[in-house]
Amino acid sequence: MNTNACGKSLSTQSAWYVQRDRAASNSVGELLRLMGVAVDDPRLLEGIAVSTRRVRVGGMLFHEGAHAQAIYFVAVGTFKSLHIAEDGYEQVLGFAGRGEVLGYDAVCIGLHPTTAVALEDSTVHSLALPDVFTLCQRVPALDRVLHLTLSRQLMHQVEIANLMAAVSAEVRLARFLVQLSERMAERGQSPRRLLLRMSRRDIASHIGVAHETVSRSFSVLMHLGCLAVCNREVEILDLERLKACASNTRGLADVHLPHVRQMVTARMETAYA
Amino acid sequence: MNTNACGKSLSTQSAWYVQRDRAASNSVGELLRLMGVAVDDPRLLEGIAVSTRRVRVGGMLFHEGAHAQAIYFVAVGTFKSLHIAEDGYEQVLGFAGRGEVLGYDAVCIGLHPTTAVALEDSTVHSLALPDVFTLCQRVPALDRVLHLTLSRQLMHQVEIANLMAAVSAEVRLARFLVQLSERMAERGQSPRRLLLRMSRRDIASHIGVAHETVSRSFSVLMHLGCLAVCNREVEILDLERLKACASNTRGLADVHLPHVRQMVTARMETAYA
DNA sequence: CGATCGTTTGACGGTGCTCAATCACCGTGG
DNA sequence: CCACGGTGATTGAGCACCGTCAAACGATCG
Repeated sequence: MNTNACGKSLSTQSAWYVQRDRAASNSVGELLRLMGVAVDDPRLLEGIAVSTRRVRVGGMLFHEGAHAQAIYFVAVGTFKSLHIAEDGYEQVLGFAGRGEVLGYDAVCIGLHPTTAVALEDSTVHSLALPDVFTLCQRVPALDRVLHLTLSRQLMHQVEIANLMAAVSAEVRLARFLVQLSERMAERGQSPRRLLLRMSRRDIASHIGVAHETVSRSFSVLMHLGCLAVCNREVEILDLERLKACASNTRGLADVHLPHVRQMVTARMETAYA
Repeated sequence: MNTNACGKSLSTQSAWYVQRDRAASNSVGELLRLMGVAVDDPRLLEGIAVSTRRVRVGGMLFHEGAHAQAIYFVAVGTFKSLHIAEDGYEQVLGFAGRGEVLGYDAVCIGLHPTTAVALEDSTVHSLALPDVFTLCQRVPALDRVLHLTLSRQLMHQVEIANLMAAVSAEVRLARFLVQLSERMAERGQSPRRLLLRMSRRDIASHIGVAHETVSRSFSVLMHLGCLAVCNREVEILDLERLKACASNTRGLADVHLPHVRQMVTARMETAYA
């Protein structure tokens, strides 16, 4: 029942200590199983070292500007990837869960352009950079999986732009929730009951609004009948209507706003009655 | 009174001719030269067909949802890549010039998730999808170049987010211009004199504001002394100050806004005097 | 039980989106 | 040659939306 485990994440963290190498036992098999790749001949995996690493909530998997040493496959947990501006503003770029790859954007230049922070206690399998191409050449299936993941990362561009291009805050939040729901569905989990691993502030940064506005937008979508919200538990009550909100380019004025106005106004009136 | 004194400097280019047929000759050599890759043994290139294709201004290189057949290396000209929402809204994701690769985001799923449109008469070298991995395996240098480009595409995520996350429209435009200037510098061209290939509406879509706001923001940056703007010709007069504007997370209120207010107000007053 | 952080809601002021008018530029066709 | 319509760019006026500041509440943890 600890939905909100992120108490004092960074302070209790004794320098994001890592439980290394139980990976003395090589976990390359776990990695392949995680990614749904079968290997006929075990000898193909000789010389390939995959270490398993735990990251506590609030801990950093890697830091912006750091030298890239491996790519990471999320086995358990959730991460946020972010970019820190000169003035310290945290721009959240996206969230990664089980089966997704982190740190690939550092493969080519050797430096991490982004930071990855765990949103809950998480586990990753890390594949050292020099082994990436070796393993991919030996296991074409993994190569294909990697390229699929990479393509998905490139399509995140479209998603990010679509998130932040919407003029209305409610539309942005609705699109974010629809994206989240679809990713849950892809992963075989319920697309209606979402357990948000990230704070309102993280969502706010990701969709480009103030965190208070996120709260307000949640309220509006609730009073529209789209959602039931309880802290970080979100239930999608009316996916149709939520998608209708999400697909509005120019705010949700066209269809729903009169209705919303009535409901919000009514709510405000009752609050003052 | 008039800032638009530059007249018809662009109109002299009106005469141009189409030469489509020369693509019969294989241009794999041109492609490698374009990307700065040297090949020792010409026999490595046997069986690899690279065709050259011209796209007129406004023409589509490929369309969203279309079956992917090749990846494209821009040799001459500029393209915008965009995503079309259900209601027809054009979300501009980015711009690609000489040496950049288009269509790579379709490699994995086989379908183009975006559309590419030429902003001027342009030329690309197209490498058929089945040949991509073949050529990359034979020419590791090209493979490296491709991965570099891919990494750059992934970093566009950060750039897009930074563009659209800024609260102030002027800051967004300033960041866009700084990005453009840096890309010009990378390409060895003058980072101070920019010739914008895209319309105000394209810029507006890319940075997530209304196109009228783009005009207004140009005016503000002009009156700040950062820029000299004449239609699509932009000269960066004070790069320091422009970067200062671009690095403001919370609008440019902190340092410059009082000054701007004065200048804008003064301008408005003189206009009505 | 107090402290701290996350979340929600309110009030106000400013920014930018919408609608609109004007101007400059361009290609067309009288 | 000029008149004409079309497009892109700029500027203005009005108002809705959201960012900021502020306060109150709830949750978690020491």
